[in-house]
Amino acid sequence: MVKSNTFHHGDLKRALYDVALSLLDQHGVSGVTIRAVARAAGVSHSAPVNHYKDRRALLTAIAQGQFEFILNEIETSLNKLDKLGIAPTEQKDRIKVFANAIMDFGFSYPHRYQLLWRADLIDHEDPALLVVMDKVYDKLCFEIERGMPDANVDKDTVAVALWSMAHGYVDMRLSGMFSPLDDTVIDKPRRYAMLELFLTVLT
Amino acid sequence: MVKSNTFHHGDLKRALYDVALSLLDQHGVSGVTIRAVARAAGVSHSAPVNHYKDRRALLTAIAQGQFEFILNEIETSLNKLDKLGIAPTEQKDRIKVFANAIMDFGFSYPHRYQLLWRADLIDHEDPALLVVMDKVYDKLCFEIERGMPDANVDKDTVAVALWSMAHGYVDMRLSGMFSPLDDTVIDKPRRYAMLELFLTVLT
DNA sequence: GAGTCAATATAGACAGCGTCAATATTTTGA
DNA sequence: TCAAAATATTGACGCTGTCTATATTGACTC
Repeated sequence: MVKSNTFHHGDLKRALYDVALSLLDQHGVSGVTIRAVARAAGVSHSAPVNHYKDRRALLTAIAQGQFEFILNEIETSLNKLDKLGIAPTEQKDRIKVFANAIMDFGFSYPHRYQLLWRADLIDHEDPALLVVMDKVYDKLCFEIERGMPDANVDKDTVAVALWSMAHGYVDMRLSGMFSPLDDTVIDKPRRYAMLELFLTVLT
Repeated sequence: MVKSNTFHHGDLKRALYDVALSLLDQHGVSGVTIRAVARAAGVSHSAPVNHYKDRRALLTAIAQGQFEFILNEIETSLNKLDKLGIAPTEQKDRIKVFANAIMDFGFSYPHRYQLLWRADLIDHEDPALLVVMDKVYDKLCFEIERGMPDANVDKDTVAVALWSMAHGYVDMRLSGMFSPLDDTVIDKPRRYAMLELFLTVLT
């Protein structure tokens, strides 16, 4: 279906998405301009409007795609634990999966991660985006519920607190806080210690 | 020293700062353009360059000012606790001061708060900015050290974890996550519960 | 006081941006 | 076959940050 040297591109919508993602990784979100994306895709600066009504729509689509990726990573990790036949006492590991998925993604794709929370650039009311974000949140609540069925703590509080800590840590480190970003020597043990610290509340 | 109707403004640097802060509160950081600030200050679009070398410098100065405000809030709250002659067992309250200062500021001045972490817009290497950020961090570490002198946990880990949680919660809520932003009915108890949850590790 | 120099402000230009309107081309389907 | 819909182009608008050249003012020296 993909054509070249024709007036019609063939699958421009997909091409725009891919090119935008590449520009995002290379130059950050400020490099993802409608015109730059169009240039890189080899079309005129007004061509994208037929597929994404404006810059916001394009960036929202990308954010949605990234959340789907994260959700998929989480499910993959949980499935691995399933196959290992994890003991109930190790339910903590299932909860760690969420924090680690967020942090791994954030440090692997810093510009993509930062885009996810830019309310001025993406539409957090977008139904498709809401669906996938809710899926992640609900999954986290489910695992917390399973991990502390009779603890005297509000499960939502634990979910919000854990996600907040994971997000906050990534976000602040990506802004240069705490230690240089390439300092994985510090990051790995600290992540481990932070999660252990947090999960002591689940005893 | 302030003059009007003259070629020289008198205290344009201060005026630019104030106007920029006002525009920031009203329209978010995208409303703080060099030209809009100049317009609102009643000078030409090129006048600001004499006082802030570019947009980044102006926004960095604002970020520094806000961190100084937050630091001041923290010190004020701690002093209040001092005068109450707080018991050692209530050292937790001194630690809560930091998280509450961050959250209070974030929800009171959402646009200012979001600016603080925009590495693409402000210069996190700026010496004056680094100084005030370090002051907050060091103060937090000091209080944690005081609160758990012989606990078997790394103090930096606790500091990073707490700040991460506070920042992450504000940042995500400002992006529309968890609940509508004006829902203080949910926020207050949740903040309280989150902090209590977190501080159980300090027993 | 006169003269000089730095500080400060202005005006104009440039390229880049998002978006809109008018137009052109291609595909689709009746 | 032919009209309508989808897709792409060109050009324009006002906005942006920043640069250069120019003008005005204030402060300091003689």
